[in-house]
Amino acid sequence: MEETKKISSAVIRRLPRYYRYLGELIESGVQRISSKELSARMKVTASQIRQDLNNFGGFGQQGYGYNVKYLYDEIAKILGIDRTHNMIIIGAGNLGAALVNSGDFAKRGFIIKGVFDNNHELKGKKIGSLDIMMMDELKGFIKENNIEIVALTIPRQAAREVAKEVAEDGIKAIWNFAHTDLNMPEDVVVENVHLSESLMRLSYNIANKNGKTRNIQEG
Amino acid sequence: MEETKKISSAVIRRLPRYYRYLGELIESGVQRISSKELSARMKVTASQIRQDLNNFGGFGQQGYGYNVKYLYDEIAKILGIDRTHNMIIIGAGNLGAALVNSGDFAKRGFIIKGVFDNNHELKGKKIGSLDIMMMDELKGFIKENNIEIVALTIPRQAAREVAKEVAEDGIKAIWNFAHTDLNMPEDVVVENVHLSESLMRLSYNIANKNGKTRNIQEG
DNA sequence: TAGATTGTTAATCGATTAACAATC
DNA sequence: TAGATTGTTAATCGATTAACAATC
Repeated sequence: MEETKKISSAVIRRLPRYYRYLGELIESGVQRISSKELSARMKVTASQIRQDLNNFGGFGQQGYGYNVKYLYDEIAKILGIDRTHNMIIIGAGNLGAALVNSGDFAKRGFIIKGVFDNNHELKGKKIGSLDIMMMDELKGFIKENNIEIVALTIPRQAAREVAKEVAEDGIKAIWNFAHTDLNMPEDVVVENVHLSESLMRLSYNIANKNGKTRNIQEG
Repeated sequence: MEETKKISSAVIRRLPRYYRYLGELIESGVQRISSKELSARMKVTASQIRQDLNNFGGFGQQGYGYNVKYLYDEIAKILGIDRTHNMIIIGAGNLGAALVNSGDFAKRGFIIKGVFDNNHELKGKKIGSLDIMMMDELKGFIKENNIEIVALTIPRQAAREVAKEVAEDGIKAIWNFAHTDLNMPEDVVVENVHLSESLMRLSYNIANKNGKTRNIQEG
């Protein structure tokens, strides 16, 4: 029998962090870990760890804990990173270049297949080993290379336009670095990286340091 | 009389987005808006908007709604971006360069005063109008320029070391792009930008598109 | 076996939504 | 004034934590 269960985004937000800690445990040769010990390292409750994991199945063993490598691999499956994903970058500026030149993403199976820009002065130039391509090559490239993910490292207006275009070309997800919301069809995943919002939250926390409280006038 | 009230991080996470929408409303000449109309644009409930804002005071007027410019300015105050913040970037790679060359942050009052790197081959080179400085100049520079925020665009091991160092130099916050947690003293704010975790969440959402549900075996 | 620790249910806590009196 | 919309309380919903029986 099969049942469909809603997983809250709070849980999803934590999964990659579990994955990172487990990866580091593997690196340091740890083979098993209890929710209690992981809880101490990660500064979350053991209860939360067990609840989170049990959304996806029972990966541990009573009296023993969790096998680190097994749990690591299971989380990879849950996150869909047990296979590769083809990606392109649109916007060959510094940020686009940073993504291309980072080895981190390839290590997790996100393969950057191409970089695009609309600036013709960049034609023929390279970022790392990749030729910068022009926008008229985009559509064909997406089809031929089975591109699933498009990272947008371009200004917000351009991002809105290009997002619409690539959605029609059948891509599965947009990794949006532009400071705007993208209204996409239901079946296109959008993951936003809004750096200036991150910086504003940082600023808020500077202004309200003492225990995350805030003084308001009353009476 | 004064009372201290806890503001949840869920609220803080939404504030910059309100701020962005209000900024766009100003640009398009809109002078007043109701929670209902803002709710339609932003796709959150009107109730949530009113609740969120009322954590900080009553900024609206019954029967009228909110004055856009006034609310915009009040949120700026709440976020602490009604003044400038001096910032430095440590790590003169593509990502560091992207931050330096983006005008977005300066526009919000985050002034990038310097860029540092430990690679001596970069000595004397520039990013934009800024000279790349070496790490031995760091301590003095922080003091002389009243640096509050340090952005770390360096690998994780280096990030942990440098974070410790600058915390001792009295900076207020770290904007951490390295894929590691930083264990800092209570009074140092840490805001993480973990790009590979963002990409993993995206991947999860590709794998579990249909209404954020997931099939698990039962029985 | 005894001890440890999970998986899971129940209790608590917090966040979101609904409702409406206050009032512009 | 009548209509609109806030500020705020109450109701609901969801997420986190606590507790413990199951079991390795």
